[in-house]
Amino acid sequence: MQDTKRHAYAHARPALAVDCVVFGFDEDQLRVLLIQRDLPPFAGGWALPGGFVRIDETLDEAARRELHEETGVDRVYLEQLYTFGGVDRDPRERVVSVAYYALVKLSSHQVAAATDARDAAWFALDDLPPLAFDHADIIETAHRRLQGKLRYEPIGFELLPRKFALSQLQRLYEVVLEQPLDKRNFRKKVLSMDILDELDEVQKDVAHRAARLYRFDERRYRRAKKAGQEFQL
Amino acid sequence: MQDTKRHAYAHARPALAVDCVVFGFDEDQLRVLLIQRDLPPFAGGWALPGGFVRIDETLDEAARRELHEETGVDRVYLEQLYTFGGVDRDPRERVVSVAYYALVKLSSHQVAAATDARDAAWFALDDLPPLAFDHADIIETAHRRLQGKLRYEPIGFELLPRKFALSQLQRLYEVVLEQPLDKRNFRKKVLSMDILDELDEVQKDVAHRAARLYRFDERRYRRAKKAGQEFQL
DNA sequence: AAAGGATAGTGTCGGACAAACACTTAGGCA
DNA sequence: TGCCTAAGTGTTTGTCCGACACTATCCTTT
Repeated sequence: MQDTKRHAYAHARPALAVDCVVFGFDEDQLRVLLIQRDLPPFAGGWALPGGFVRIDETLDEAARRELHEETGVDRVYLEQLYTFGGVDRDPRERVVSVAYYALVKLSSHQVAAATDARDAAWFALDDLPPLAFDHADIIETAHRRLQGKLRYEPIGFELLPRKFALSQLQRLYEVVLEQPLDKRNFRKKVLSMDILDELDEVQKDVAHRAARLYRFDERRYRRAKKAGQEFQL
Repeated sequence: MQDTKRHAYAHARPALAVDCVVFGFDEDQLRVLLIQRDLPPFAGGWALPGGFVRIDETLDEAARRELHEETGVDRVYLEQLYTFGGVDRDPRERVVSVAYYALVKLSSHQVAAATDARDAAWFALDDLPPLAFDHADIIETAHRRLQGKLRYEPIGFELLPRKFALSQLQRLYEVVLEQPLDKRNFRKKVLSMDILDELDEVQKDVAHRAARLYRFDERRYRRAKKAGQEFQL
């Protein structure tokens, strides 16, 4: 409840920001998109893209706007993660931050778009630079959330090219979940979900037998989900 | 990232509040604790307990403080739920609210404590009065989260007396998950988790065969969880 | 004291799904 | 032509989940 009495007082208000943990998948590494700060505090240090919430935009809008402004990234899977409200997160003043995580297809042109705007760069999740504020905590929380989500919802496709081989998908799962998976069981499981289109196309420019390509069929997925189907592992 | 440049500008800031969805379990109903507003907007209407975040307290602290001030409820299971940032949530001004959900043991004296402070009352989840702001949305989100959480973490005990019968626990699961469960399978499953102490005590004042009482053993639970044990259903 | 009512408490079987496991095929490259 | 690398493919075994019905205990009523 927002109490009208206390509304009358002009209490000091925490500032409200959004921060985005942008995940990308690069062959066999999970990466995070960071930007380099040019001003104190943490000048020269790396931080998550983000910024203050404007008075006339929703939180989701703020997250997408900042993401676009600071990294050029656009039209991605985006979901609210957690709100970080530690009193001393920011040394200047009280800032509460609503954290989001995003999944992008590194294969698209987005890498280029990302790297020209400001000083943005992809870092391997297991080899991050020192981070500003509590952004290391936020990334850790995002990683755990991604692991949990991936186990029971097929969002892995958001990190792959539109057309992909099953082995790519498996590598993605192995990297994110940090555990090896059995090839035959994995294929059996994924194909049995019946949400992939088998294409009449195979990989190009590989130095070995080319793998068949598949495409995620979002329509079928939605229908199956509505019908109560599960998508574990 | 909190951008220092924009810090210089005195942008209009959204106000920041917390709201709490407090769940209680009453024999065979899931209930929510609401308070009655005495001032506009929505004067006389019902709303979630909550209020503005102070400049020197964390979000968790704010949630616990408001909960205590407005309902007398104290020392409960509390977890952040989601942050609601719709632009027109509050007709007076822009207010972003970090929602929490809490689980309380109705059996404790907390009911009494809750009902004396202000006009607080328990409502059955499936028979709520008209609610202020977007609080109906928040409660719905909290309910779904509770369902999801209960499926794979043993938090049901937070809603029951310290000593309880297995049938009570089962009814709780049935009510929250909105599906009937098989008695024998349920007992088998719960007991196999090995996180309950079987007490040398039975129910009193029941008009039929008295059931054996159990107690949740949090130490054992933590140890088992650390060892990687699952707690599904 | 007996009968009835209500809930407690208990075990088995069958089917489905998950986990373990190895060889053959295809294509590029030396 | 041979080799290297990854693709692709089934079966078996065990475990866990779900379905299912009767007896025991205690209190209440007559």
